Amino acid sequence: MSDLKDTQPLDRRAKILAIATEAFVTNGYAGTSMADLASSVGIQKASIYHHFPSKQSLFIACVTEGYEGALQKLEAIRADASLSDANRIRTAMAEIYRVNLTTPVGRMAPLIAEVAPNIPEVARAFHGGFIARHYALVTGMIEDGIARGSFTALDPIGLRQMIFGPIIFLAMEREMTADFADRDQLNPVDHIRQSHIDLILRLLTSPPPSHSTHN
Amino acid sequence: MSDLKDTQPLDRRAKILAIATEAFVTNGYAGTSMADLASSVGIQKASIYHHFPSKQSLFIACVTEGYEGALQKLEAIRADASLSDANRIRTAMAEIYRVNLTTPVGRMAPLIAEVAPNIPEVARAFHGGFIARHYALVTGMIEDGIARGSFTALDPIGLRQMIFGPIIFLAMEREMTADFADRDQLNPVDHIRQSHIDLILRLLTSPPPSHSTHN
DNA sequence: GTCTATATTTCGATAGAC
DNA sequence: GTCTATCGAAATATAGAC
Repeated sequence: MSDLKDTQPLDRRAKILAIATEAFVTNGYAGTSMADLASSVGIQKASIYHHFPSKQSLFIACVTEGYEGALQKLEAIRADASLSDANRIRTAMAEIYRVNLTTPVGRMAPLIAEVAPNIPEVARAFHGGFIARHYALVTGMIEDGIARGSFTALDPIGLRQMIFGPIIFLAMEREMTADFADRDQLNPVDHIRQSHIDLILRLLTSPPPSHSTHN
Repeated sequence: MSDLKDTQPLDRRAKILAIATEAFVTNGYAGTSMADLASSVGIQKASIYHHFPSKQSLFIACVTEGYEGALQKLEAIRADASLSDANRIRTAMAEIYRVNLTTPVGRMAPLIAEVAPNIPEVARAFHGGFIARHYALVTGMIEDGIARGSFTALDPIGLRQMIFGPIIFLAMEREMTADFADRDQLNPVDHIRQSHIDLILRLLTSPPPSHSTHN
């Protein structure tokens, strides 16, 4: 058996990752020091370097392991044949809201933008492994609905931007106003989510453009 | 007259501000060093401290002076009685796209979020002086159109988020993919802007909810 | 695997000559 | 108003004991 001091090394690594991810998305990459991280974890600075060879490698691990599994529910929603096309969009949007407002991965976009000039590979990984796959899933749901006649044929790229943009922006605004006393009045999260989903569904099920009636 | 060495001090200050703003929005607050700034400006580090007493004061000047005047065109659009309600929204959205994609102020939101825990007053100033006033202008245009019968009565808060969210998110994505070879294919700016504006107008002029016909 | 101690660099900021 | 030179603090990272 292992020594007494060898207390769950996997948990230790996971704890470092979790605390580092939260610190990175809150204070930025350059704004997060290894000393602060060590203090938050409750260990010494040098101990972090036993689990991760450098600050940059720790950061890359936070990002790439951070979005692992974030797409699983969305993929299940996409494949769920029991949902109507409209309810599939509603359920998917609610899931995107949940991930982006309750997990750090939703606040990673500005973080990636900050480090992109110095660590270009992490920008590529995040875009290909997280953003692009989200786009493909949602665009696929929309195009399926259009093909089945459930939705009006509207531009999927514009729709995609109108689905993700307000959510990411809301997560950023929440971060920006984190210490405002009137934070919830400035950005009523539940109200915005419901209204946003309703308006997207309204768009998708609105009558086709009038000039197409002569086809 | 002034000395030869006294070469346009106002231009020097403005040059520091412009270069610092670009550096801050690109690399973040903590990721921008005074030495890098001085090198970019072409002066010595100590010379910056003649114009700004500290890095923090320089940053605050970048933010507060950065959004000065960004609202003037939008206010003129709001007051332009020669525009139809629909064209006012179209013109206003095009202006918001222009400001957010071609000036640094559009990339300030993530930057403010980064420094908000340490410099809360700048978050307040940015929200009150830039974001809230943008919201008020656009929401006013929408409510005017609803009152005149040009637009369907839809939730202005949800609409506001669907107007600004995709634009700010697009600016962030452009930053994140700045060195991607396929950047313009991933985010076709002109296409997204046109599609986004069209879809917002489509929402605003769509027929009212069917269940309201029995009123 | 975690610690103490330290090497080395870079940071923001200042002093003082010109 | 800009410069050279430098300070003290804080950064990343390493060495080596246990």
